[in-house]
Amino acid sequence: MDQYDHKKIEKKWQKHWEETNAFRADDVSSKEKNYLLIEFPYPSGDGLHVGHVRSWTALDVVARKHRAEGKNVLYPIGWDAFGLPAENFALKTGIHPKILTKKNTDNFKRQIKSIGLSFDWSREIDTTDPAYYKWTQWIFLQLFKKGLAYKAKAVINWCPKDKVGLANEEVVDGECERCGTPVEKREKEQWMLAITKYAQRLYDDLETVDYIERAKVQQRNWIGPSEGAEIDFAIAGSDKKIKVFTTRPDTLFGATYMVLAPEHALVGKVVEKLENKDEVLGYVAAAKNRTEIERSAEGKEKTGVELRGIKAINPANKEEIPIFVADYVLGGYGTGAIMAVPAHDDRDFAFAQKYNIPIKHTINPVYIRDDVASRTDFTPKHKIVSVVEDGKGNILTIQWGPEMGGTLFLGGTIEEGETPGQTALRELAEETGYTDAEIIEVGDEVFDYKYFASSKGVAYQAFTKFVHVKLHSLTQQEQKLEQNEVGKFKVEWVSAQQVPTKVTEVLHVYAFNKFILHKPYTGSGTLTNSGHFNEMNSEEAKQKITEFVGGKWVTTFKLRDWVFSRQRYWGEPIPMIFCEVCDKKGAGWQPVPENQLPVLLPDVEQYRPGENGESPLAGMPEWYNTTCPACSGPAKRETDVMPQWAGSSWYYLRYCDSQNDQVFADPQKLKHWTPVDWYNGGMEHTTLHLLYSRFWHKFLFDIGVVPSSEPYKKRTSHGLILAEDGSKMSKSKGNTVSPDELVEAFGADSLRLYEMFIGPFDQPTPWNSGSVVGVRRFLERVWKLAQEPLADEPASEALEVTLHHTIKKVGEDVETMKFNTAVSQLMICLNAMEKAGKLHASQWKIYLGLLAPFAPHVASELWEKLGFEGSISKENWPQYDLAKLVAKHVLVAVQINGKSRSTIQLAADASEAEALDTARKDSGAAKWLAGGREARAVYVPGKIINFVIER
RNA sequence: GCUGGGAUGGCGGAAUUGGUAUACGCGCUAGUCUUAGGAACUAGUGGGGCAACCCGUGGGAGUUCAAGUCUCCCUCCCAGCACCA
Repeated sequence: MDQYDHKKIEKKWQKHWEETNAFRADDVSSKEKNYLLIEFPYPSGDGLHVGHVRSWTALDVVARKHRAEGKNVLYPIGWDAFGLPAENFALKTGIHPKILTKKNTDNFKRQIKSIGLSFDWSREIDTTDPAYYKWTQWIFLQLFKKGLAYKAKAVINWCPKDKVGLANEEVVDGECERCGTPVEKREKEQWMLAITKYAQRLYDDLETVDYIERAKVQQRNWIGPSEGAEIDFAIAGSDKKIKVFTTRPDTLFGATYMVLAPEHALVGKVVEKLENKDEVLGYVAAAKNRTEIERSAEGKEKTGVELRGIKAINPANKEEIPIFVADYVLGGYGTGAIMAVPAHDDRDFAFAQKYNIPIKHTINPVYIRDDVASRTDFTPKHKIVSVVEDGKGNILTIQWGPEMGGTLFLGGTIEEGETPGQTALRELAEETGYTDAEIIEVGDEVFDYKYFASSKGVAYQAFTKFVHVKLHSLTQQEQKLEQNEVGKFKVEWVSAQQVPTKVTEVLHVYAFNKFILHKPYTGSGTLTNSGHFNEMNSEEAKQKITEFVGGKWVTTFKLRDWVFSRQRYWGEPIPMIFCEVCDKKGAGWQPVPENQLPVLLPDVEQYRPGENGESPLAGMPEWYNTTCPACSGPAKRETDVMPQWAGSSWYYLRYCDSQNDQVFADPQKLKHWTPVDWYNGGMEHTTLHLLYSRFWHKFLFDIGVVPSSEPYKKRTSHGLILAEDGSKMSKSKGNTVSPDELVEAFGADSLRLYEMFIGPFDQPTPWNSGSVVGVRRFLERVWKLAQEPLADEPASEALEVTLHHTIKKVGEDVETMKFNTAVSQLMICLNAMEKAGKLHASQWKIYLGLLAPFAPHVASELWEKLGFEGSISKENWPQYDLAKLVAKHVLVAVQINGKSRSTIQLAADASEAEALDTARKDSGAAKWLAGGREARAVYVPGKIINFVIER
């Protein structure tokens, strides 16, 4: 008998596939096209990672299945080869990144081929190849021509170690994503791409694509639209205005100050007039120098400085209000300025308290309890809720029974002629006997609380005031309780920490938040202190007040424009030329004419960026000195290069026509292949690569060079493979697993099968080296069984059912990426085949067809050994026969009172009467049925019988 | 804090969407072949109990003939975002 020799057969079939161009996609074909895409790798020196294998094998299984189903599959591969590691290596060793890249891609290629991935190598691309980046540069020029690429002095995130400007997306927790150094702020002239112009479409069109929900949520979050009003605040005695963005124009009457971000342009314009010029300039400078880390290390403590000498005018009530500069307002969001409403915003409240700014209440809370939602017949009443403190951190509570609302603070009805404070003191004395008390505060607000008093059968609208009381001593008189109150409650002092666990009623929670936690009310409600808008609800007032002050309803986004310059070497040169002569005419930046593309990246001697952060190219006058395309005078090339995200923003388009030197891809081929049908990749690329490439694609669609408005129809994501202890795999921890060793020891098929079996595809799973053995054993058993002589007769009914069920299950599982259960089903099926004895050729044909996408080498070898016609990888996906899915006999569980007691064998089409009858006679069940009365019997055909027995 | 996703044997994980919980694999136990070994083979393997049986899907209530699955409350874990006005 032949031994299963994975090395021999894997080498044989890999050679065969290469020689026959087995996986080449056809640009012209009558077959249904199917474009499957994985994220092309950065060819790092570490080589292939088991994470790559998981993602790529998954789509390889899909690709192989789809080919077997007769589709024209495009499954390409290439290299995202620009980037920092190769450049840092060059810095250390002086070896050109090109050389390192070649070495690494060769290694990757060898590894990829060794695991039998069915890529179409004829379309291989490399972002660092001038024939490729020519078109990256071309796309940049189109962006420039449409005004979407512009140079601007921008405050950028600067990594002092890598000496490179970073996009917002590359800053993680205030640190450089790559090296972990705290990021600084720097002002620099940068090329920017106006992705914000596409924010709305990038947001809205997520509706039209089939992305894993997590990815959609993350992108929505990142784009971050927010609806609100833009409102102008005039500066008193000046024609200057400050535009603010607010989502709460309904609280405009409560705006008692304004805040500008330190970066706000107005600060510089008015600073000379200020009484405290030096203080303001000092604050602004300090804010700029602070790193993100320092800012968050300072906690949420807010700082700021008033601009003394100028005032703004609240456009709603014409009151003069102070203007502050404070870094809790962000320069890059909204208009960089806010109106501050301390009564109804947490941050403004904290700031106003610190700087003694008036707090003006303008929203009365409203709450309608569910039990009166549909009623209109309310009896008005005036109440108070009072929080009584003993000055030692304890709060007075009244413990009622659950029907009275459980644990509450003191409350009561305001009687004729009483102030809320008097009511509070009276109720305190009556219910608890305490008399030595003082009113600290009576809240301005009136809480409109609608509820149903079941004891009285009345729906009340309780206008509730809030009183804060301090008890000086426990001096007590006798309680004066009403008849119905006697013995119904207990007075208890509760520590402030414990209150939230006991007091849950809306009004009382509100009182606690207000007086003890000092939280402002930030919800909606009814307007007050707001002129003729009083009594209007928040939603209506938002529109009406915006109109009243001449504001505009707008949507703002968190998304910022994309900082596109890198002061580095190993990237695509930005194809722009600066001419000082033309600059005087307002057109200093000139695009390199398209017929001069690509602008080649020259070889340099020195890879280190300059101390001021300029690109190494800035040290090469022989390269950057050139002539102006507009006036032919002397001019200089841009020496910054593009970020790594450039080449990957459109690579899937190049695969359609990777050799074309006339256009970036032939429109006919683009039409044939795009959009990508299925794109699998990591979650870490959701807000970077995925969003950027959607942006570029939409732009290319707008200028008419691609036929669809979205690049990817479907996006899925694989879970990370963790180390055996559940921690992250990393080279530095030395807990990585090498695909090479696994291929050597167990074979590519075992590696592929194991990674598909390891766990649910979209979830992180720890690696388990022991489990690889399991799938290897499985393949050994397949191999061994295939050496047995074949049967002449078609096999037993039971096995046919299992086989056809397996066809159905594996097919469905592959499409829904439940690879783990697909493999499991293949194992179950093999178990059944081993038990069945001799197998018929047709059964092997089915089984190998199903196994082939997962373990293509073994399946191909056995297919050939068994003498089957044609290629297993082409058009041999088995079809299941619905008739064969239905077994003639089924096993039905018998339950007594919901507990499984026995199983019985029934004909699949057994009637209810037959089934129940059989069950009653079953020895296992009979014992439980005896001595009781059968109250009910439930029969679910093919599944279960349940007898309800009363005793 | 907000948003999204989770919690099932010793481990990775199944469960036809309300119908025999723990499929499949690992590990473990016993045995077989073997000088030996296991990446070999066979059988067993949720917990408790001598047994009949009982208990079991993070915790607590509920709906149902029947709940891992549905409803409500709670606890914990993971991921993303976070001074976003």
